[in-house]
Amino acid sequence: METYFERLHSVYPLSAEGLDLLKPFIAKKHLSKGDFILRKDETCRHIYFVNKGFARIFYFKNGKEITEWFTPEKNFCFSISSYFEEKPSHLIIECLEDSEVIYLSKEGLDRLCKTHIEISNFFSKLISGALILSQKRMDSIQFETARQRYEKLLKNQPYILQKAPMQYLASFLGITPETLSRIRTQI
Amino acid sequence: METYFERLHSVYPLSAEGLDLLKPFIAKKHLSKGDFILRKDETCRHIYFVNKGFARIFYFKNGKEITEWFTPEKNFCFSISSYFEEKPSHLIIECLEDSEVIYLSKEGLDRLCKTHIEISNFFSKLISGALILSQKRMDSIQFETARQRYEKLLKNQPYILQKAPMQYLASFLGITPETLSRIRTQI
DNA sequence: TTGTTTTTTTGACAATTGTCAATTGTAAAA
DNA sequence: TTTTACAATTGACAATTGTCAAAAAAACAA
Repeated sequence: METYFERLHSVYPLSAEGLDLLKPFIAKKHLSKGDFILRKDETCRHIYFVNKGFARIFYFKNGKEITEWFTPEKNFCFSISSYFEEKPSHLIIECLEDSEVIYLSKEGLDRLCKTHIEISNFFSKLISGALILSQKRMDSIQFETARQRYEKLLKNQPYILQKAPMQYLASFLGITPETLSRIRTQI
Repeated sequence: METYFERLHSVYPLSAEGLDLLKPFIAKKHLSKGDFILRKDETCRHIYFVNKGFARIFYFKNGKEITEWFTPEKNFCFSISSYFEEKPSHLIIECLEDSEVIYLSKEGLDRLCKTHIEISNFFSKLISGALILSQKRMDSIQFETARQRYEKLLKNQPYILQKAPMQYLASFLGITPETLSRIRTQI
C-alpha cells in the first residue's frame, strides 16, 4: 500500500490530512489471472491502480476482441466514458496475470472534491495526466505506421511485448495478427 | 459575452460569485482570417473559446501540415500538452475565418483553483469533457475506416465539411487529399 | 476581364495491409 | 506421455491506400 501512497503523491503532493481523507475510500483486492477488474456493462465506479500484475483493456467490435490499452504494474486505469458519464462500460478490464489492484471509489472522490480543495486539485491533476496520455496515443495512432508503433513499444515498453499475447498486441496496434507477425520477422 | 457565460455554466453550474471570480481573467479578441490564436513554439497560457468564426489546430510533420482538429463556433480549444506541461506548443491554432475568441487565462485559473473549490470543480469538469472527447476521437481513428469517418463527419458536423478546405480535411482524417477526393466521388 | 497561383480531381502504378486457408508451434488436459 | 485446443506463422491473392504526374477547377490578383 505504501507504493500506492507514494504514487498518489507523485501525481499531486497531498498533505497527511489529504491522504487520510482518501484512505476510507481505498480498498485492495487480490485477483487471479483471467479475473475482471471491470466487467462489460458494469458502471465504472472506481479508479483502479494495478499495484502488482498486468491488465488489459478491451472491448468487442463485430464479435472480435479489440485491445485498447494495457496497464502495466504501478499504473492507473479506468473506463473514461463509463466513469464520467456514469453509464455501463463497453470496455472490459481483465487481469492477464495474478494481480493486486487498488480501488479508489468515485463516490468518495466526488464527495471529497466538493468539500476539500486539495482533493479536487489532486483529481484535476490525475485526469489531466490521463488527458496528456490520451493525446499522445492519438497522435501515435494517427500519424505513425504500425511498424513505427511496434518499434516504439519495443523500445519504450518491452515488458508489454513480453507479457501480452500477439493477438492482443495486434489489435492494440490496430493491425491483424498476420501483419504483426510479418512485421516481427522483418525487424 | 453572454453566450460564453452560458456555455461556462453548461460545463459546470457556477454561482454568480464563481463567475465574478473568473471575469477578471477573461478577455475577448477579434481576429482576422489567417491570424493565429496560438503560434508555434508559443506556450499555451489560455483556454480559448471560439465565440464566432472557425479555427483549425494543426502542426508540421516532415514539412507537411497535419490538421489535428477543427474548432467550430461555440467550442473550446487549447494545446493540451503545452498548457499542462507549460512548454512551447508544437500545435498551431489558426483562424480559418474572421473570428471572435475569448481567452481564459491559465494563470488566473490556476490561482483560483488553489483557493476556490467551485473553480477547481469547474476546471475538473472542463478537462474531463476534453478527456471524453479525446477518447472518442481515438476510438474513431483506430477502428473506423477513412470512409466511415468521412461519413460520420458528413452526418454529425457537416458545417466542418463546408468550411474547411479538402486538404485540411484529408490530413484530419489521416488520409491523402487524393484518397479523400476518391471517397467523395463514391458517396 | 485576363493571367497566375493554388486547390482539387483523375490516372497509372507501387506499396501496404487484409482475408482466407493451411501449416507449424505451444501449452494445458487427459 | 499423448491428445487436444488454441496461438502464431506462412503463402497466395484481393482490396485499400499512397505516390507521382498531369489535368481540370477554383480562387485570387493585376
